[in-house]
Amino acid sequence: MQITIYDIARMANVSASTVSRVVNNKPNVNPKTRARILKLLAEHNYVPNEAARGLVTQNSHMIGILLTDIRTTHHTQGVYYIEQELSRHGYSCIIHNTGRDEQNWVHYIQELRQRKVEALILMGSIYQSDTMKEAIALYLPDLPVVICNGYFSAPNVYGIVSDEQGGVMECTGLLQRTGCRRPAFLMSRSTPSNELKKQGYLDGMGRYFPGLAPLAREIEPGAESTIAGTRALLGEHPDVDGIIFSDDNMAMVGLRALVDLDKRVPEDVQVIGINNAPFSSLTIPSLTSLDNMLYDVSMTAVRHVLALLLGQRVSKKMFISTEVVVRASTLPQAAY
Amino acid sequence: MQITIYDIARMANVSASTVSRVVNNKPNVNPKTRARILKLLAEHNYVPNEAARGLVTQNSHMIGILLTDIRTTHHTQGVYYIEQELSRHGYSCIIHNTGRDEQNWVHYIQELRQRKVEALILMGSIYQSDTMKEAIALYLPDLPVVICNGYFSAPNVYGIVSDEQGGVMECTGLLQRTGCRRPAFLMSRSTPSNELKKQGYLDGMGRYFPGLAPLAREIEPGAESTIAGTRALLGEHPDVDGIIFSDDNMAMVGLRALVDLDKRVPEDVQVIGINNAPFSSLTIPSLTSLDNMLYDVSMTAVRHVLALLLGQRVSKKMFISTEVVVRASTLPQAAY
DNA sequence: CTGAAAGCGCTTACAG
DNA sequence: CTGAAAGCGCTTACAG
Repeated sequence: MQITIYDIARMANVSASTVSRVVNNKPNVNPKTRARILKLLAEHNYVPNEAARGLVTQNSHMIGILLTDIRTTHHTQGVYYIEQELSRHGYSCIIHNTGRDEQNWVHYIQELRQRKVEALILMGSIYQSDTMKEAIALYLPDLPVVICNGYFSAPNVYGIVSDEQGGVMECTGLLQRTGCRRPAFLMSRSTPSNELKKQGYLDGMGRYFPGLAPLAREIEPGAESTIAGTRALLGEHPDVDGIIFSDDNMAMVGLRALVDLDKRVPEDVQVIGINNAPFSSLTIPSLTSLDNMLYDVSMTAVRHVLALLLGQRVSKKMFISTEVVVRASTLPQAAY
Repeated sequence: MQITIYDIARMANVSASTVSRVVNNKPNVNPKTRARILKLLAEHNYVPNEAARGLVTQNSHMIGILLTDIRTTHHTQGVYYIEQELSRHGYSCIIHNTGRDEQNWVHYIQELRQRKVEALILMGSIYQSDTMKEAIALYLPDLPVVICNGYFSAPNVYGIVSDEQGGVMECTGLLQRTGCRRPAFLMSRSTPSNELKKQGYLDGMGRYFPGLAPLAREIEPGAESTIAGTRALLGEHPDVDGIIFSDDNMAMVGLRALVDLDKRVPEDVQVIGINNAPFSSLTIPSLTSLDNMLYDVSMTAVRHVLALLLGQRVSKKMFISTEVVVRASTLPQAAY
């Protein structure tokens, strides 16, 4: 059915070994023989079978990537860079949407083991969990595993974490410098990352608004709930004049909610998002946002994976600093 | 290094054949033997090697998915549904960002053949091209190939196409019914899909604005160019009071450009986007958009793939009708 | 109900 | 420079 190395060997009157050498561009083949085989290979449109090859060489040239939901733009950005770079190095990516239910994760880990992926990349702090840690220990104990924006201690696990906590603290500082009197923090689901953001807000309150009680709330994910949460926040605390949302999507929805409440942004309420999403500059007004450097995190993740695959040692845990990108949803800062 | 069926066989004092039967849940195994093996399997945390298995069964349980850029939200939505459904049926997805340069596509097709994927899904009308057609004919001539929103004639190729042409014509009709006098069409890159949208606009002009010269322009992709294009359009044709953008991202940018020009939307200029992206309801004002039913297209694509894998016959080319979702960026329609 | 044997398509020492 | 042979980990008739 499919043309094999043996078919070519027969046609060229050589052994399969020789054909294999030619296919893999190895030395020790008579130039003329090589040329003849090469011609045959091309004519018959030969493509080696990776499964057979992997079986003997014990590698698959496949990398597993897990994320909760490929529709999350923020993660997709990272996956893009990762896939491009890996592809350039001859690796293919098996990408799975695992959802947020930890129970289903084990299934995917098993599947990746079954396929003999050579490394695993976990996109998102949510995988910084005991379930995942156990699954890795059980099924992939000696595979390079790199977590983007998360970490847990295991011999084969590496983490690249962006300093969102420090970043959100800086956002709070920005609000203080722009004259905000009562900054609040609105977050969705409690992931390790979001907990850090919250902590950053609390740190910032302690540092830049000493004496003022922090106002941090967790709301259900989704646009409706964000709108309701924003309304509720301003209803109960009409003095709130600055809101940090735990991501840009929420902030964009928040912008809408505020307009609907007849609040001017940034004059009445300043707004800050997180992620520095591509649309941040397109909202009206454009959105001040904490850039958590996903590009750097992702590129570092690939480099780590590639290095580990070559048997090199890399840092187990790495921090990447973040940066506030100031746009029109916050007021100008007073000069120092 | 890895535990194999032979290791288990030795421990259980049976042959590898028997272990294989147990692993694959096949009949003709003594219940007691089965139980003993099952226990061993679990204890040793056995997971079969897919490559070896695939080598003999001649299947890989992998499906290839090609898209130009995984960061394109519109396509990601579809990939999400597809991956979920395929995963549910025991298939894993190899996803590649091929870029828009046709020259690189062949490489990916070869790679997928090398991995013996069992089917191929192409996301986006851009793959409706001769390059792709030739690559498929050469390397994957007998694999089910399904194109989302595109089609070309080949024995093994199936297309699911959303009726964007008719949809855009309807958008033009909507503009007519909302009192628009001079509707324009702004498109980015010329893909087959965008050409159809343009044709839909031209059809609509002929039908709903007979005698009025169509005003369709192609601009470079990217926010800057969309802003410039919108400004130029209104600069040269100040009477334009309605714009259909070829996608929601452009429309969102257009909204910004119009605000910056001191144009009110929809009072001065009505705006319509395409895709019905999740953020359509979040922009200010919310965006009237043509829903091209990507969910339906994607789900149909998976069903086709699954059916074809079972050897069933499915329609070679399928049309899916589209629907205009009216929001606040267009004026209310006059009652009939 | 069970096992020996062949074979999937390839690579890799080893011997010549 | 070349080939015969073994083996990667599994499945599947076939014979018992």
